[in-house]
Amino acid sequence: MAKRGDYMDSSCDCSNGRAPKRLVQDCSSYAQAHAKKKVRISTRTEYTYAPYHDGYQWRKYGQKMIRGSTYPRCYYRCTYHQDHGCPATKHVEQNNSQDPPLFRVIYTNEHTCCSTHVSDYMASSIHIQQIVDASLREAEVEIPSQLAQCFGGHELIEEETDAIISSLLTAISGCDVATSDGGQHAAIEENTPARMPRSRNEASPSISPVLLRASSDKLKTDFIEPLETQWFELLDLGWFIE
DNA sequence: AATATTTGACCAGG
DNA sequence: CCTGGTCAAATATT
Repeated sequence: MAKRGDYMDSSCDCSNGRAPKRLVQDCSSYAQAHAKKKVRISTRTEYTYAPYHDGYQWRKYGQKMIRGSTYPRCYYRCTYHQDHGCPATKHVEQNNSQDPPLFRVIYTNEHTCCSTHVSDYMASSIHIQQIVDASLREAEVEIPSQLAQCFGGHELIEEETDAIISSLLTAISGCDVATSDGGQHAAIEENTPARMPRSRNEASPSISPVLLRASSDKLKTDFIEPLETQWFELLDLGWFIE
């Protein structure tokens, strides 16, 4: 989203500790065009249990209570905003008080940086793991039988199978599912990776994205769709699927 | 010391 | 004037 101002000049007078803001008006063509509504800013909305692990690195720059909303809205921009001028931003807002809580994430602008987005393969694995996480939280389900139904009539390549099995084992082992506080007090702060070391964030996200798209975005891989659909149907979460 | 988050203030648009 | 989005000093963490 086009910003109204820009970082102030470092040479300005900051004598009282709080410098005057917006001394420099952003005169980029982008901002001007946006101001005149000539540029259509690309946005998309997703619903996810884990809004902070979407494969990109984000930096929080604000939080606001939104009128009529129970939960605050957090504002993030790409970590590489300054380095590479990446315009991508997102707003994260908790959508309900369920366990796990569902978040609405509004992405604005595409990444132009060389951010470390996870590969489709990784995303698929993460995606499945998250589905399992959510499933186990919702109800005690019999994983093997559910899985068998999910894959009925759908052939998987070896890598896909490995990814699924790996994800399921990780989830079933409880190391990820048990990371919450029991879910009694789900709040947006508890899901914020504040101070989370980057290495941990990249290596093994304990809470991974479930892409419950509100838009028409394509799934990352072909084999996810039947899996996702059947999981949510089986778990009586079909209302998630639009 | 470097980097990231918090949070109150600022600004523009409606 | 109200609201949402952003800034940036203060603060926390590594």
